[in-house]
Amino acid sequence: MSDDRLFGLQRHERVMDELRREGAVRVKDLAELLGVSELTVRRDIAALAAQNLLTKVHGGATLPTELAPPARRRGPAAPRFTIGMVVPSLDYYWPAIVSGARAAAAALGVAIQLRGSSYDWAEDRRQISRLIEAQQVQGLLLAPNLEGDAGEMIDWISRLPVPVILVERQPPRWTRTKYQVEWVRSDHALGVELAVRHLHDQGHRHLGLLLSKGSPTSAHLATGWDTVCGDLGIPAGLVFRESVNMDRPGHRDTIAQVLDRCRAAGTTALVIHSDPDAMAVAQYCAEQGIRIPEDLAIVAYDDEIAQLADPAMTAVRPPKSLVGRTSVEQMVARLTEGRRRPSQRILTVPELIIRDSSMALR
Amino acid sequence: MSDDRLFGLQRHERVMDELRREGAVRVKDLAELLGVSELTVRRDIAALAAQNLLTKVHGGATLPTELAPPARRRGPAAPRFTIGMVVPSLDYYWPAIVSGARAAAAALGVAIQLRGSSYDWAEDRRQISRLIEAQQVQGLLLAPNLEGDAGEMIDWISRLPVPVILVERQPPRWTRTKYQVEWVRSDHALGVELAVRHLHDQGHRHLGLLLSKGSPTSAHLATGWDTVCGDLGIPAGLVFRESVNMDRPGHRDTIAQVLDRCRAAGTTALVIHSDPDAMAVAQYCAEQGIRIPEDLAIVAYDDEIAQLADPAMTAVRPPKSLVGRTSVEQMVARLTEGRRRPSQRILTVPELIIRDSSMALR
DNA sequence: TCAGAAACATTCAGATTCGAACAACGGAGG
DNA sequence: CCTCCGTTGTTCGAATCTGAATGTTTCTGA
Repeated sequence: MSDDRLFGLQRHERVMDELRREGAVRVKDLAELLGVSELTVRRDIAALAAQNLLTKVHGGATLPTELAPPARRRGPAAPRFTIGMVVPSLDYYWPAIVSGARAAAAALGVAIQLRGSSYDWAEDRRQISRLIEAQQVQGLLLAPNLEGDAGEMIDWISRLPVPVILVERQPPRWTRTKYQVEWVRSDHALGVELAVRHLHDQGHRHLGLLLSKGSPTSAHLATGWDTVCGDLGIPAGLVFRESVNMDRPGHRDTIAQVLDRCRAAGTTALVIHSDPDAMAVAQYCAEQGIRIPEDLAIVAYDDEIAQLADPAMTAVRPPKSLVGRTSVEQMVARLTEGRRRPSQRILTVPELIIRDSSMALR
Repeated sequence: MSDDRLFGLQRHERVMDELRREGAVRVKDLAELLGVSELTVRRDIAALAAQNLLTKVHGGATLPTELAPPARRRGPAAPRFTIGMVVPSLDYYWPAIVSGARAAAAALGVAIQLRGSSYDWAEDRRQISRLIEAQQVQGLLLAPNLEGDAGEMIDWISRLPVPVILVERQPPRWTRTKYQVEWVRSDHALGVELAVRHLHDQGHRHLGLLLSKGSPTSAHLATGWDTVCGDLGIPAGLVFRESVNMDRPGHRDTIAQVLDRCRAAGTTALVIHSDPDAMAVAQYCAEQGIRIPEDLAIVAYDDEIAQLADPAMTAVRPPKSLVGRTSVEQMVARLTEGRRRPSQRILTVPELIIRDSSMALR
């Protein structure tokens, strides 16, 4: 390595780490620890103090405290709004959305209260209720589970005392409420269409679709599948609804069955919902000597880890960051303009990232 | 290998790989590692940072972190765009959209070049071509006639050298072009649904729909009609496609025929596309002694002049101003962020303005 | 209360990095 | 085959980061 110095931002993180661990840090110690001059450490501390992440004291810094003398803040005024955000997962798919939302929030000067939930409606309600009861949020970005009695859940949501925007969810077309629910979501049907048309361009005529069982997006994927297969005049019958994620017991058997049926149907290409499932299939294929893409072309859906596969997998990438950002922008518009503003529903178009797993047939 | 350079996308992935492995990357190292210039690496990093996949720091990049100071607003680099706008009419429906667009343009500091056209595709092309040739506009808001060969028109439009957003128009779901066409439109299908459900709430069970022949929105209205009648379990068969505008010769005869068929079918309520047509029907009813709303309830569609009728007419009001405004905002985002921004499609929800012509039955 | 030591703020300079403008190249599509 | 468009590279002035020097403030203990 040409240089083992750290970037300013990394130093900031180390400072915060040290601070959280020790409760207080000294400039001199940090300078030695980080291998920079004391002046630099002071500058770091000043920058962090400006963000209220710590409190500057003579000789070092401590965790933020209200007791400290009111640092004269010259930054922009306090956040205009606080927006609650409840997402069903904090480790797959959603981090990109959250990060887009945070970026937009920072740009617009609003705060976000993030809550992780699960893909379970009871947990969703509990998290939402807590946010409401704390009386801290003026608006909510939600991605609730709408399986089961969607109407009832939507009714409950639309009776909440603050405006709500659904993220990556679409409620029934019409709701009893006076103000139609707003939503922002990726156009997954179009995403599948992009994938299928790409495979069709590559010469594939017998395709299969493997849907992640129980995922809220499955319905959209299936819709897009039927539409595009109809338009292209190719058989649309080979649709599986199985989770073949590696952490499922017996996932290898399931994959074997799927591949058997593909072989029987002369299928040469698969669209697989969720990268990890596609990974699992690819891995099984490698073990069985099924070559990708020669024997079976694969397009993954989500593009979370598709580039890590070998061969790198072609994938449909929903515009997650833009979805998060747009959600926040819509919410700010709603909060600023009030009920007068008519509702909007926004679809964002996914992108097809072409890699190696869908190479043209010879 | 004749060329070991990678495509931009592959480079992005290598950057992310390296980043995940090391936690931070240095521009200089990456440039050497990837065999490209530092500037290229910087551009890659900027692109990835725009997707919030990493945080840009002086000298390189780190994994995304919240500690980063909010990206400082680029100076008053006033992006003075000029946006061309071609609308099919300057005296009905469109003035409200244009005025919303103008308001947004003023707020965003951009200029609008407005051109009136007609509901005719040849005239549309002529106006668009002129705007392009003048080299004055950086983007176009269009509402072309898409009847007839829509695909051909869309192809032509998407080959224009500037970004295009369709206003109150929806092209076929998928287009051959690399970048899917963007649009902003009112959800007229939902508008009809609001009207029908309102009439249903008032006790009406036999409804009719009178569509303005040749209007581009008719298709959406018919779709919404079929859907909602199906959901409510009421007959959806009584749909007329006739223009009964007062300036049509013989419009009275047409109205008489429509009303005859309504009487025969036991219809007690009509949804009429376009206010002027609804006015004409209401006037004819007044002359014939058909009482509104006792004998026939009417909901007009468009809400341009519905409040002037006697009795004042209930009407569906598409959110015209917001459509215009959103179009401009989307265009400015597109021009500011370039092609990297994924396409969006926006539906805005109409509002039902309840007046006297749809009063409850006794 | 005062002196000395430590910590801090400010200024300046050097090195590095950044980004805009323009040129060159190569692929995609007509 | 050609043109157009997007990508990449080069140059150069501007911006940023870092640390040394220097003067000022704060802390500590007698």
